[in-house]
Amino acid sequence: MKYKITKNCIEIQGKDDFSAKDILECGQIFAFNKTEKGYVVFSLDKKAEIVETETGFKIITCDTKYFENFFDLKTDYGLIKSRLSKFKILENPIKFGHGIRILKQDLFETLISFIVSANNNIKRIQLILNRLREKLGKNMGDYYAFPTQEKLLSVDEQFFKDIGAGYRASYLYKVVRQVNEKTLESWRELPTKELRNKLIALSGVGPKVADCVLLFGYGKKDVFPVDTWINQMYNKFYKPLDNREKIRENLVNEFGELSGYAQQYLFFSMREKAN
DNA sequence: TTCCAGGTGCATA
DNA sequence: TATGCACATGGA
Repeated sequence: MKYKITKNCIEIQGKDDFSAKDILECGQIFAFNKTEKGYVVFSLDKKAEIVETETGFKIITCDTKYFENFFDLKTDYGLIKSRLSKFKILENPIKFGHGIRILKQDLFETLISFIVSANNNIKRIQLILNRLREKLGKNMGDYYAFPTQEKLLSVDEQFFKDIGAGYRASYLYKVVRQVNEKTLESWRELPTKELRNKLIALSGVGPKVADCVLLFGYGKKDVFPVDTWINQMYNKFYKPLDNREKIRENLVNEFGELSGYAQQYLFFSMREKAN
């Protein structure tokens, strides 16, 4: 995919391998808004606007370098999709979500966000995370940054209940005391399995949340997060199983190093078609 | 009113 | 190791 970087803008040429809707609404991120012009996306204390043009997309931001990496622009998704096309089950999902790209998100923000996501719906996840930004994040003018760990350490469990986190409040209270960005960063070079075990040991992190952090934060593609939608998908298209761990194992065995990508196409098409 | 949402923690056997 | 249940909350 070709793109050009100018002062405050990344210009994406072509629409085959980039779509703001597909990227932001495929469930990997909660910090975005749909606007009249397109979308606004937030990561840490940064923001970017995405506008569709006749020939592609424009990403308007003060930090082009950050968002070039965030949107993983150097990766050839045409190649990934052609490698995935040998799987019959992905034929329609890839057509449907052709513009998906897996974001490279901040580790701590991804961890907190997906702990909130557990057994929750996307609307309410966004509601809770927005309140978290508004109450504890730095005021950036027309938006709030994601809170720093220092800020998150300054509040008690009741605070997380008050923003609507429900029973996840205690997970959040604990997890900000268990790890920080530095620790999470130091785990980057670990093999997937070992890293996964470290994540699962954290409060509020089970197999599913760990896989999401591995995929959307660490960029590990040999993981396949199994949630209710993937569970449904599996039992519709494969021999039904009631054990999510087995489902996960089977899917990782089938898609191997491309599991993470396959998961996103399948998740997005399952969820959108149900709506 | 009941069910469900990108599940996890904990007790029990 | 495996199974079953409780857990907040808001929208459909």
